[in-house]
Amino acid sequence: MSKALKEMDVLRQHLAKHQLKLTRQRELILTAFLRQEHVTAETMYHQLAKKDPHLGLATIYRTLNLFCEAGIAQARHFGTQTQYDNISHKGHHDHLICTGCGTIVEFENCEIERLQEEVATRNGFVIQTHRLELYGLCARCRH
Amino acid sequence: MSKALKEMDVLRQHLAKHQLKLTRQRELILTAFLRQEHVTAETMYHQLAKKDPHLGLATIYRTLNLFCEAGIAQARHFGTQTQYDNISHKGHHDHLICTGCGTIVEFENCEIERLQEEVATRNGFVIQTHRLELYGLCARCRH
DNA sequence: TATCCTCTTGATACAGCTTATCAATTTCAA
DNA sequence: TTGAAATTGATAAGCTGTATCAAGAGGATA
Repeated sequence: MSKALKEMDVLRQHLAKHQLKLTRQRELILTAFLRQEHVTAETMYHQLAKKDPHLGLATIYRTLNLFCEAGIAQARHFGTQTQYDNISHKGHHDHLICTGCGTIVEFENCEIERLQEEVATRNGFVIQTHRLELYGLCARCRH
Repeated sequence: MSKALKEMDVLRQHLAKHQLKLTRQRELILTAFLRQEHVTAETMYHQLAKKDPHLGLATIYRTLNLFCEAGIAQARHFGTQTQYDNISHKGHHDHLICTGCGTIVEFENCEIERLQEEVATRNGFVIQTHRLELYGLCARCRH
């Protein structure tokens, strides 16, 4: 659990730097958050209802946004919802999606990743994460 | 303006295929849409208010979604809003998005495109369109 | 070109997700 | 322990996008 401790430390530092406080709720939410790759506020709300039935949805939104500011989480808008990704689980999840049958094929390509870094650097960015989706027709759907 | 004519034809075909009708509003919205790379329903609403003060926001949403189904547009969720991208300008414009300030930098990279094709081919896919977004911090937000 | 069935529109109510508000509570430095 | 400042929980409000529905427009047919 050294990873969890490390993240907790990142949070502590961020809080100290901004005159914020470490509350029971923030600890609880961080612990649960670190166990998962990505969550929505709603899913955490239900998960944590067992541990603390009075934990409010607004607190979860506030706290997840706080994690984003602290660099522990990253928000991504997926459809109508916001997904909060655990930065430490940065995996390569690229997708080929068939517009005919909906099949999703996962792939990774180091060369593409390298070129992405190159583009980012050229524009003064440091990449935290990315999203690459290729839409098309699979072999079967073309016939 | 042969491109505009071509897109209009794509729309006409889609409408015919699905027993839909070509209305004054759909022509108006398509014409305005083709002049831009990406729009939101709200921006089009204001742009078109001059040409047709009675054009409803719901009609714009419906029509932009129709364009997506016809393959002329592609919807993407940026922040809390939905952006509708002009597909004919697509393939040339991927996005670098700053998670700090929201700045969006467009870029194109033929080599990445080529590698995407390669991945698709290897998996038996033929790409119709794609989405590539790099999320990170811009130079200013890192300080 | 007149007819008629169907699709579309505009206005607005509604729904889903997220943020703002505020009194009560908790944190933590002194 | 105390007290100023931050946080919480409950909920109202805000924002984007969709559903509803009566009135209007398209277009195939004759």
